[in-house]
Amino acid sequence: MATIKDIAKHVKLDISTVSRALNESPRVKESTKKYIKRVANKLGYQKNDIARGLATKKTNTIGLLISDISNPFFAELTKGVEYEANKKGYSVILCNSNWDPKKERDSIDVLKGKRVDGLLIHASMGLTGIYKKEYKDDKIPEVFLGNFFDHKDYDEFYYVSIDNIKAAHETTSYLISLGHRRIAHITGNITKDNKGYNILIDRLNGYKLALEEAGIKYNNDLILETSPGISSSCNITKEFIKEHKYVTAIFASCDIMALGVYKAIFDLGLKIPLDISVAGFDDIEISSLLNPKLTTYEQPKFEMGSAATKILLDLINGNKPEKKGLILKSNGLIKRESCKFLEH
Amino acid sequence: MATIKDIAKHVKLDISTVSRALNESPRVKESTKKYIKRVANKLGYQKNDIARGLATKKTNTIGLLISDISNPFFAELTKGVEYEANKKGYSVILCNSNWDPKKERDSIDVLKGKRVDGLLIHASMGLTGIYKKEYKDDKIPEVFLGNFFDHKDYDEFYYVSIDNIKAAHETTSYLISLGHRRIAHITGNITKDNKGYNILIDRLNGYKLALEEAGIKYNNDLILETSPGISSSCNITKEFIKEHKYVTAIFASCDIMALGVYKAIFDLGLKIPLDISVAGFDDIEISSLLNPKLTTYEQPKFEMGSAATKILLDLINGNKPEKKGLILKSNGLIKRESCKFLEH
DNA sequence: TTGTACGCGTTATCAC
DNA sequence: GTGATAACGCGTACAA
Repeated sequence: MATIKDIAKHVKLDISTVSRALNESPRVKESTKKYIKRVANKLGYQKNDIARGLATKKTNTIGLLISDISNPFFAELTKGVEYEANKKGYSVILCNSNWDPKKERDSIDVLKGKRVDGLLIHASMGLTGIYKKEYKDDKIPEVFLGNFFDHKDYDEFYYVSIDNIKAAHETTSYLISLGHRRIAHITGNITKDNKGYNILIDRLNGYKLALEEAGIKYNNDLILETSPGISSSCNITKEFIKEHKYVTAIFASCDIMALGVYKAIFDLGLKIPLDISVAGFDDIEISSLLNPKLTTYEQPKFEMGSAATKILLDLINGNKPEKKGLILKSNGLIKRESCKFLEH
Repeated sequence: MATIKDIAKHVKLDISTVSRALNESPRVKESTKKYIKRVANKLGYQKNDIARGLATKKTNTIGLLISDISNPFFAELTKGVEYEANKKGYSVILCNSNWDPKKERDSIDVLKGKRVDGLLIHASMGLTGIYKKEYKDDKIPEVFLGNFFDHKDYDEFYYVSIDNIKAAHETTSYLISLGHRRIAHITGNITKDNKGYNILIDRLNGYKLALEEAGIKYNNDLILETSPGISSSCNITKEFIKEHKYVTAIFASCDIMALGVYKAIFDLGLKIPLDISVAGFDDIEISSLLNPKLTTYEQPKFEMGSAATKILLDLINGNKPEKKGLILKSNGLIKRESCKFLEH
């Protein structure tokens, strides 16, 4: 593969001139620039970002650490990240932890080893605590996507999120306004695992708040915790419904879990919303294709990705935003068909 | 950030010894190895893959070029790629073309600039023709994911796929066996755009074959072409149904398009499968959650990704598989609820 | 078992 | 406007 040295030999100019020409330096004659480029082309020259990275200490690459690319929420978010990054000439290395704490931690090392210019992190439990101790010193710019360690860290890290408490509050209140009082909430393993699930904790708190306002006593038995996948959500919901027949509504902390709930209810021969109302969170594209269409709280997924990336690139280029946190606007609760008025 | 030079200074040994120790070279005393590693740890040393890459001409990174990460088919495939790559110590840089030919071409350059060790490509129209001319010479290992340029290239490139002709043939035949004769087929822009959609062409040919066997005349009006997204598929299907009321079944070339078809049919106030039967392709996870559950031809998505990656890593390490193409086994047609016997 | 010296392909800082 | 040369951080023959 041709290098600038090869080009230099061909055009009988110095390697440094070639470098400048290829980088559009103004301090090189237009004609020689053209000439050099033509030769470069002819030799099939391709820039070597590795060598350049070593010299400039920049890779024009950012790392994206998420939990599950199969979840359309993350897929959309990833698109937002890629869009914004590519627009500014950056590539993104994707790391999927698959909800595996060890993989999550390892990924950070891999990414740092590759000298990414910045990190975009949707943390799950893997990073809790440990992260802060280990990496606090040699910090590279990083922005968190909603989820990070602990609420205490809200003013220590950059992040992009929506107001999850408000969102869950609104959704739960809607269910209550329909007459529901026995409302279950299905969420991630927020108590079993470490912390690090602050967005889910926020949603749980929003749920609690709505209950409290309505004078409904919070019941811990109505909280289902499992990993955020369709089948795990389905299984736990099935068990749950069998033992808690009196529940009339289920609020899922993400649409993927709502899908599992749907499947569980169908499998048990029950009907949505006739027997049980279901509300979700995220508004992934297929939510409106389900039958019945899922009522869910929208998250600006693509925008979360692009906004976080924008901040990260600012950070990389030395521009610190005034506030650490960016709370995005949501389209709110999308009322569709999966929740109905509770008749007695 | 500490370098091996810093470590060398600390332990009062040569930088080369440090390098060897960190790379588990057998030619360095165990005790000094331990010592060096301890110091490295204390200094917070992190390996610099950029510098290493320059020295070794290896990046332990592969590039993955796909069309749309929002499509669960690609998400699953990506997971397979990541799984296999990570297992062997490779990272993957993801490039999403979003069906944009220009972006697709550009991505290849970016990836090569970053000196990835190999390329995994699900080509769409962007690479057709051009690709072969431009990059034929300085080839880096590459494996195609089902889709590539032209059927003529089948023995020129490495690829992993399923037998798409057989699959589409089987699916269409099933529809025919249910009594359907006016069967539409919705697919990508295979005639409008360039070639480069050989898997879709294969599926179309399987469809034609089945019709032919059944003595049904192929009708070009029943082929809908659009970009493989939910809303585009929905729109074109709506228009189509209005003008072709006599159609009793629609075979979609991927599940995402089947979703669009579902939406179109619902929006028109029709019922699946009562008014129109629908068959898909891929068997993405939500297919079985739809109401009615989608009948679809399964593709081993994760395995396609992992198998292709395995081949690519073999190629990278100098082991050429005997055959260029690997045809994976599928679980075949998953018969669910979206197709029914046609009554007269 | 450890040290020396060079190269990887580029950018950057001087000169001229 | 162009050239010479020293980095960048690491791996690796070749010596010792």
